[in-house]
Amino acid sequence: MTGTPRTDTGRLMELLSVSLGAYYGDFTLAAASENLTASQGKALTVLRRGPAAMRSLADTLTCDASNMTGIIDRLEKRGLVRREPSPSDRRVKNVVLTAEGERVTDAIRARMSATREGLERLSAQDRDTLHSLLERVFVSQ
Amino acid sequence: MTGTPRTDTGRLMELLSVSLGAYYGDFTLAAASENLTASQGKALTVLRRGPAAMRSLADTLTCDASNMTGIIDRLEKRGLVRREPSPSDRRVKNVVLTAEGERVTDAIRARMSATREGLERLSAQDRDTLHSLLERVFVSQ
DNA sequence: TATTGTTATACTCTATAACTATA
DNA sequence: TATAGTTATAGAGTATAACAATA
Repeated sequence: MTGTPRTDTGRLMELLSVSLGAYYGDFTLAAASENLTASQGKALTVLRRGPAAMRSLADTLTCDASNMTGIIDRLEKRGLVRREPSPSDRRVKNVVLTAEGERVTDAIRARMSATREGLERLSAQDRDTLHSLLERVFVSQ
Repeated sequence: MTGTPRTDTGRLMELLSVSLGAYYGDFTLAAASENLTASQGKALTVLRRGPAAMRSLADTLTCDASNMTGIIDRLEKRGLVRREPSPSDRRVKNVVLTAEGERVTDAIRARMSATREGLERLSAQDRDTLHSLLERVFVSQ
């Protein structure tokens, strides 16, 4: 962007920390607007991609399996998810979003206006570049 | 990066969610290696830039002021920070990192190897580009 | 024997409300 | 009156350890 590279890894990590804080704050606020905690919102977001076993959920959210019990308990009590026995392994319970759960999850994403507006300040090509860079840093190994 | 833009805002937000999740996981693990919670690590990171009043800390970490009391209590008990009375306003307490607090904070950052290695896969120019894009999305308004 | 999910426990985080000491 | 920080409280997240059911 400039002729002189001015971004050492330390400064970039600092900015990443600030960016994460902004994103996470936006997400937490959006979840709170549906009376959900950030952890509950994260679980719903993961389940929006499809059903998952308790253990798999815990792995994805990088928390202990015992935590998932309470989180899913509270979401189930509100009718946002339900537990279903796995047909192939009777130890396993699959967690599935209900229709109301899908609605709430989509509402959370729609409410993340700060992040959305930030992204929409970029041109289509810059969004493409950001996508590619993030993928190289955080996804590919 | 390609001639055809393929990155709509929704997909980019999804990738952002995954990327920041990876960063947060890396940070949480690094903090845990120093026997600190993520919130404690975040507070130290903010204080690494310089002293801050309790209220200002709560604002930066977007949590209620009453939470800071407990978080700073625990950090102070471990000798990582200390409270100092403000010279200009006797209601205010400034929180300052101790030398040990600085050491621990730097150790956390040094431990974030997954993120660091991800960033170091980029050329200096690509790091510059990523810096500029993140700043435009999350910092400038 | 190993794994899945749950329970019990203890500690931490979080917001709300009420309090004090300042301003 | 308003603000900075603390305390009390209750609900939620978190890891550890132990357990029953199943593989």
